[in-house]
Amino acid sequence: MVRAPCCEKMGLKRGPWTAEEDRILISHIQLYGHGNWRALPKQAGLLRCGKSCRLRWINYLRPDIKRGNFSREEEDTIIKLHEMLGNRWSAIAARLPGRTDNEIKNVWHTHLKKRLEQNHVAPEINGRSVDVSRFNHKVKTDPEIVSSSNVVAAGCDQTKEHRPVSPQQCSSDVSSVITVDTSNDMSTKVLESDDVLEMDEIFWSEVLSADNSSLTSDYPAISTEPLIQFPFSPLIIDMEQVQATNSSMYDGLDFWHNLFTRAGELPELPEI
DNA sequence: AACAGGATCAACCGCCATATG
DNA sequence: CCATATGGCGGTTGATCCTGT
Repeated sequence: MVRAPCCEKMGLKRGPWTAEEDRILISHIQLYGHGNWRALPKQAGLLRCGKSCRLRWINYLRPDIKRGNFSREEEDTIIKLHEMLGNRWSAIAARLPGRTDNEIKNVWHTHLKKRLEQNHVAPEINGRSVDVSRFNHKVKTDPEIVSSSNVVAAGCDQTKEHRPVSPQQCSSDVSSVITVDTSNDMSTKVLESDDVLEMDEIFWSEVLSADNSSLTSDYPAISTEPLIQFPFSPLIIDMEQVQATNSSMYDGLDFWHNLFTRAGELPELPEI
């Protein structure tokens, strides 16, 4: 059985908000806050449902909303973030102060999508377009993973020695195992393939923005390049392809360092 | 000036995750 | 542990505005 829409109750107003309704909502939130959206309209004397009030406040009335057209920089940021995050508008909005998910969604559908189609600006690696949509996985909010201080080793199935492993040591399984340091004693957490498939850029941004000071000399510091420079999730790696390159420059952590920060120099990747 | 079609954007819908009793 | 309430999110709609003919 499907729950009835919250605004279905008789007498509740729908449609565009009037200036008077806005004024009532603003003054009520200024006085009492918005602890309970469901109860708010009744307390404020508004003939609206709580959901409608929340939306109006979040998308239009909040004092920190930035109105007006998007700058070129903001648009470029949205495009880059969308490459990484997909249609996760709230996550994109969180990185654009003063902009709402609704606004970003609208801009994407009305301007940016067309701009990309016209320019055909698909993410490219080594001149080949790469399908990033496959890697826009849901974040798995495993606190142990997210709070990990640094990447110790990234590879496959070589976790017993807790050493970085090179792609050459790995099986051809794209996402078999990644090991991550979870404490100062360098113990590792082994992520099974399901974990890996569910990780995304938030995990990687956490890892890469973490303090690298606890890394030993055996594990060179990982660059803390801004997240925005990641053109795609590291999960795009096709180990079979990587192995096929037979390139010594991708040994151990250097391989992953290069991968994370200089994706444009990746070896062959699957073509769409 | 009138109309059609496209573009824009505020608002709504339905679903899901989490909180609460 | 289960049912229900609530907040939040992404997808979609529809009213309005804009532009070309």
